[in-house]
Amino acid sequence: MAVRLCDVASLLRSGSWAAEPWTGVIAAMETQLSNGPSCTSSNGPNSVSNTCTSPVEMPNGSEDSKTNLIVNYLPQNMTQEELKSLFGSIGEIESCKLVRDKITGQSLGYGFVNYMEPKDAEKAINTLNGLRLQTKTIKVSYARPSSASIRDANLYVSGLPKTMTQKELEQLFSQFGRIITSRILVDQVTGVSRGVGFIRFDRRVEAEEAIKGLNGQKPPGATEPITVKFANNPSQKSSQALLSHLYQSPNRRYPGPLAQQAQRFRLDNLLNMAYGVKRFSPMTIDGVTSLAGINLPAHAGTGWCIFVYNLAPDADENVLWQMFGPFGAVTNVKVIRDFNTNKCKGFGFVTMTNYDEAAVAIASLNGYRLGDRVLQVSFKTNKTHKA
DNA sequence: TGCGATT
Repeated sequence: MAVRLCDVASLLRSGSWAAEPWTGVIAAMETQLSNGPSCTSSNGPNSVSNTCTSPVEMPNGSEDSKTNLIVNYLPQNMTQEELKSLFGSIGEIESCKLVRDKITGQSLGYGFVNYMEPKDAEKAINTLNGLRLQTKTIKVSYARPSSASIRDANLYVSGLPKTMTQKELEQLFSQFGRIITSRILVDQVTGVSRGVGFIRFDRRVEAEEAIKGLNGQKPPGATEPITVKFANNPSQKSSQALLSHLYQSPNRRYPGPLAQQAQRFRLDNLLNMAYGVKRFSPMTIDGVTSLAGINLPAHAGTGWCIFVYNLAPDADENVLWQMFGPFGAVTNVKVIRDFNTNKCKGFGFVTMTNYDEAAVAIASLNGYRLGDRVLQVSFKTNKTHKA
């Protein structure tokens, strides 16, 4: 590698980061750091899930640490050694920890750095906060002391007006306490709000008050009420994602009538390519767009979204992969579950890349008997109203 | 007859 982080350290010590030398060093660091596993996350912070509290235990009744820092928005591929190397450039470090997912070992994008001297911690904030590493802008701030009262203070908010900004979201929630972080999720392609976000309060009691005060309420000017509840534990999500990837392995396909129908479709596609004749296309794109305003299929640029109704309460993602996978490229499946019981609410979604494959899957699977239930399968519509 | 979204 061209530039090592310890080289950066000496540069930082010599104070030569003003103007050009600094940007050169950072550019070199970005090159070096991007040599690791690919990081596909979009620009901006990717992790505010610092549900773990500082590993530095504070004595009872003591005030906040002046030496312990939390570092957020670290690049996915940054190691603990690189973190220590970067922050060691400021002064002597007592301890350093990069927080990783317990199951997958993946970096959660944040860590803790505890200095020997308070002045070095202060210097690290002044020097390294806002530093750009790859696509991330790291945040360096004092860590809150480890305590039970700040755990589980993270809220998941849905049903937000698409026009609501992060600032407006914070204004809405700030009446209930001190907000540590906030975020509104946006569509990766369009950048438009997905109407979903997160609010982390300083203390759990503040989060509880916000749920009482805002869940089911309409924000000023909004036409629909919002849902406010405690966010899921992020480590559960990573293991679920891991399992989903396992289900995508090629040998998941099983022989049977559906697979045969799917094979036939693939053969037809090959013949289409070979002879330039479209032999098997139940609907055309034009046929669909002519229905605009009545039942426009949901196509977000990433694929065609399919609505699957009448799933059993114990249905899981695996069954959707198995049913739809044989018809072509499936990029995502989702079983919608009740938050409290974790049982399927009777429906789910499947995203398929290609329109023709999605159309055949729908034609083949609509009315399909799964166990003692008859499935209803169609393109997802844009229904948003509540029953 | 029911259309989500969990950093």
